[in-house]
Amino acid sequence: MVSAGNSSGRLASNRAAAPYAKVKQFVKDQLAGGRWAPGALMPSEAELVAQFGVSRMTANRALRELQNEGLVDRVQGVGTFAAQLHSVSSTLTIRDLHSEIVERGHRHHAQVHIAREERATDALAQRLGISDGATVFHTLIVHHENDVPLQCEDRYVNPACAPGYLDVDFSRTTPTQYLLEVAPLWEAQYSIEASAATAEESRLLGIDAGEPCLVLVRRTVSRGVPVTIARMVHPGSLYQIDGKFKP
Amino acid sequence: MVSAGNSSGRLASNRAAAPYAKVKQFVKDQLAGGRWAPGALMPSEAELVAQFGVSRMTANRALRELQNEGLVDRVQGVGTFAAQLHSVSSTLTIRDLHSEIVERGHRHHAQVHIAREERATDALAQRLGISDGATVFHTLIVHHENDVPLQCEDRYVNPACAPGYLDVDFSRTTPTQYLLEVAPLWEAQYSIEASAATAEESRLLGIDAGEPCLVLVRRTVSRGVPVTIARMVHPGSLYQIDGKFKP
DNA sequence: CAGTGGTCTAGACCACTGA
DNA sequence: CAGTGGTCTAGACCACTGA
Repeated sequence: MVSAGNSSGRLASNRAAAPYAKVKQFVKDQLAGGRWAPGALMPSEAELVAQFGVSRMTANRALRELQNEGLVDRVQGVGTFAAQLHSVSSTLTIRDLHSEIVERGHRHHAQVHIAREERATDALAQRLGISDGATVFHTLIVHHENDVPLQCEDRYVNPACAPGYLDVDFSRTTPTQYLLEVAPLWEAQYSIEASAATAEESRLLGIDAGEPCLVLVRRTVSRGVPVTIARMVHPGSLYQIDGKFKP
Repeated sequence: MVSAGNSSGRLASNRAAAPYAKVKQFVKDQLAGGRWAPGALMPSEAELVAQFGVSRMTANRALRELQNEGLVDRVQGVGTFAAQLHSVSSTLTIRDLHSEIVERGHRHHAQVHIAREERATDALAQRLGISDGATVFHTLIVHHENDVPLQCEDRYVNPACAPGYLDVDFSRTTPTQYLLEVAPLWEAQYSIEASAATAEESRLLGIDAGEPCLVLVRRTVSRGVPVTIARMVHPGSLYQIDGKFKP
């Protein structure tokens, strides 16, 4: 399962909250209570300084963090305003499937159908930033949760980024885990869509052809070099992405 | 279309970058260049102070912001470490469909099929936090992009939060727009799944029954009070959610 | 011009960690 | 114990805005 959420709250500790945190929470509570309509002028740093007896840097940090969280808009020379909240945002985290399954207390099992070198098609070579007809690594793995097929992972890897990719034992390590080690700090583009299972996918996932599937396509780039493109297909009846948004 | 992304870069301005921003960018570049393996010890604040000739507060802000972005882990009494990047995150923004369509330069048109009061079922009453058998507002609207049906929006609204809901002209204002005005600053839970179009959905969307659809279910809460539950069904062939992640 | 936010400094006290 | 990060302060200079 893909989990999402945003980390807003500080750790609850026995120590007294820091002054900047108190100011921030105060403003946040008032905001949540409707004290200021969206777009309304809020207290200036100077007012918070007077009200809480803190230094300006402390008031500034409180408001700056609220700005980073999208709760207020600040304009130099003008003031701080309650944000409009035109949109609902959430941090979406795409995690390693193995960890997800294990965290649920379930068994994960990967079945490797393909793990080999191939010549890249032109389209693929372009998306992976390699030359036409060059070699790519290709794996096709079906992941099971408690022996139920949950994800069919069709992945291409740029050999320059992970030369040892095909030597990995994918019944013990997922491609995601391995690639995160080899190529840390990456960018990713993804898309989420619904589409019908192809004949092959339906066979691998043990569902009927044409059944609705949730498909995640992800392309990752590490230090400017494309690393991998993966297409992850899940039976619509078994997999959903959950998330929440909380200011 | 749902768009996603994260705002990492500062506005490019003609003014010189602030010292904290320089330090931050320097560390970020080194991190991206692989200077420190995940988990490796990074420069302390004191070292950055010496290296850049800035005050500790300035170095602290740079590292603190990198920590908030998930790029480094800091442990009091120990040091600053390159983050493991176990997961790939992205800000997912669920926007108002009308704005999305208009931004693409296309025409939006909404067809209202249902807009009435109903008695809530028990399950619905519970999810909306109202008493059993109480009245709810129900709308069923199909949104078109350039006259192609794109979304079937089945929505229930807590009358206490939006008494004037049924008076809105939904051919001119979307429920999302209206509710954001009436009930600002809210929490939301959502799920994204793939499922087959029901008979009614297929009729409303002009697709075959059983076709894969991308379904978004969203429940929103304003100031602790449940406001609305919406189920938005999109033909899988027309709609996908795109996003990117960039540290 | 007064008021606003953006940022920096030099110093401070503290809690925490590991040798 | 020395080194680390967490935080605060009192003051400063600046850019920007709108009256």
